[in-house]
Amino acid sequence: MNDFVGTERDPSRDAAPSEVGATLFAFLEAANHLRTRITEVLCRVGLSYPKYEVLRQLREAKEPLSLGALAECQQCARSNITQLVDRLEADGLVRRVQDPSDRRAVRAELTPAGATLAEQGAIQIAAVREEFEAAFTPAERKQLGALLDRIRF
Amino acid sequence: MNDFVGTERDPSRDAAPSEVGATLFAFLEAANHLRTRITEVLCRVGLSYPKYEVLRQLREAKEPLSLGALAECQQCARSNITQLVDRLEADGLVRRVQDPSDRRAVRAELTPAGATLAEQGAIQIAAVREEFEAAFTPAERKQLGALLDRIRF
DNA sequence: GCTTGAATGTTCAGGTATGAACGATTTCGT
DNA sequence: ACGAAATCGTTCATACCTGAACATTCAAGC
Repeated sequence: MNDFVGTERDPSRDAAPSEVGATLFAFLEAANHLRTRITEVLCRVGLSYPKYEVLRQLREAKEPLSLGALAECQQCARSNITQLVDRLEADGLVRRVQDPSDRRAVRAELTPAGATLAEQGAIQIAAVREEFEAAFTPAERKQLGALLDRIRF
Repeated sequence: MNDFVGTERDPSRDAAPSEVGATLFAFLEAANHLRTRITEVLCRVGLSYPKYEVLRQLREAKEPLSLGALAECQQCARSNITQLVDRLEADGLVRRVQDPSDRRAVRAELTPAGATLAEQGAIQIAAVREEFEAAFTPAERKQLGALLDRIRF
């Protein structure tokens, strides 16, 4: 038998010395939970969160977007978008098209299959958003919104 | 010039139809911000967040922990811990030791260098925690804590 | 005592992310 | 008009993470 462990959740992390209320780590764990939830529902339509985010971006833009623009919106490195679009292209959800006005630029365009899946993903995500919002009264949601704004320090 | 883009932040995501207050996405963005902040400060002592978390676990346990126990606490796959410990071992921060009572088990043990770095990391993290808490009044922290508890749906 | 089943850590393949280096192109200052 | 600087996407090395498959070891039941 294992005589030292504590295999469950470890309590020490959230117990800041003599303090009441939300901790940094409770916050991060809640976010983890939400991300997991999103991953679960997207999985039902065969998408990962990063892939869905790219499709959503393209769907909402209603026109092909340059990879650089995608990287900016996703707040990630350009090289990440290169690979993500590689995989999306391999899945047949996206096409790379040349930008006629800038020969450096490459744009990503939704294929019909991509557009369909983007929509199905959006439906799944909407369900999670409703779940999330249903957990709070309108007043609480407003409260939470205000608290979230404080976090940029 | 690029005639279609919107290279800044895209506003469409947070604008749920006819709704006030916090959205799912505002929440996730706030969490991203915090994670970035943590990554920044840990970087100053040469640690990543995942590496720090393992060191913290070992530091707090005050004895070698089996890789399985680490995986449970970090809530991650066992194979992840295997690789993380590989890297920590390569960095000289951790040692693999045999468990005398179970020949399957492997335990991770802090080296002196690992213990030192764990402590330096903890100092950095404490600073972020204080930053976070300073952003709220005690009442708000309590409020936030209550709201976070609602998130498990 | 064996056999079966569970648990442990590793390996492998693949997805997601970063930053540095690169070649191709565009832009800008002069 | 031309050279320097900025921008674009890709490639590469690396980190982090997962799930499936695997060999080894342990625990239980008969």
